[in-house]
Amino acid sequence: MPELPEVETVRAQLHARLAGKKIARVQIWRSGREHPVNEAFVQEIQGKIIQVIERRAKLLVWRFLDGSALTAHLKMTGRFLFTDQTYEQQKHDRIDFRFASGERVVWSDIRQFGFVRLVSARELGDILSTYGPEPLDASVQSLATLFHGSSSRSIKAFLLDQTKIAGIGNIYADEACHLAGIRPTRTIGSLASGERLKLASSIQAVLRASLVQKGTSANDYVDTEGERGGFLELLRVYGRKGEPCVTCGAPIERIVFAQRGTHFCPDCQK
DNA sequence: ACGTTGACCTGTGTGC
DNA sequence: TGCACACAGGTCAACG
Repeated sequence: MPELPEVETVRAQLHARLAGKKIARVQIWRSGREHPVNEAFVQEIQGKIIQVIERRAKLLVWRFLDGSALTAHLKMTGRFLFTDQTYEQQKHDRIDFRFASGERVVWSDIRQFGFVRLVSARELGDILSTYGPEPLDASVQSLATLFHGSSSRSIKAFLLDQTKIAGIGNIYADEACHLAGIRPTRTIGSLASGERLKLASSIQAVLRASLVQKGTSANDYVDTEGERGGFLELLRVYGRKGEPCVTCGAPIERIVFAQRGTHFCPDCQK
């Protein structure tokens, strides 16, 4: 769902239109996992000016001029949507952000797993420090060193662990493993040095290719304009159970592994 | 300390 | 047609 390419797409769109803008009026339509709750959130955020909108792992960060920040996690179905002044609340809409310059953004979340939270500069630092390295900011060589060691943990579980490597979710974990020709069910400790490099470069290649397409819309994901990502048709294994492998033609398998639907080619992923 | 599992949610698709 | 149920999945608290 929203993983690094999707969250980065949303970040870029939000930043382009909201950097330097002042939040004039906020209305909570349906109270959810915002913090602080209800009116305190509204009172605290109104008047703040956005300096920059950043992304760390799958977390969006609206940095304000006063040093505080709004952190937002889309989880599976969270959305920020730009709307016009005539827009009326839809079923899953939660918060209405209106800017002094006229922009309007609605926070919506079908499954209600996502959150928006106001944090101090210090709290933000603590949150951001828990994440592992950004895969697109690191070299292939330094990324590969993350997989060094004798861990008995599966590659799939490791890639999903945000404290080890940031921004990868279920789709890109499977995609990267397929591109690397490595089974996600193997252990980290079983990787040879060449395989570590291949996995690292495959992670970068898959994320970059998806970014170009503005992400994958497997189910609910859309960007801030309501547009779907274009990477779905370019997926190699995710959601392609039974279809021929793009590399060798063998039918793609789907199993449940590490609590997740896990897709791989039984022939060319060793 | 590290790794794994259940809970949190609602809409959609499937089988009876 | 209607109902029950599995499934989608990112993260954190709780557990081993």
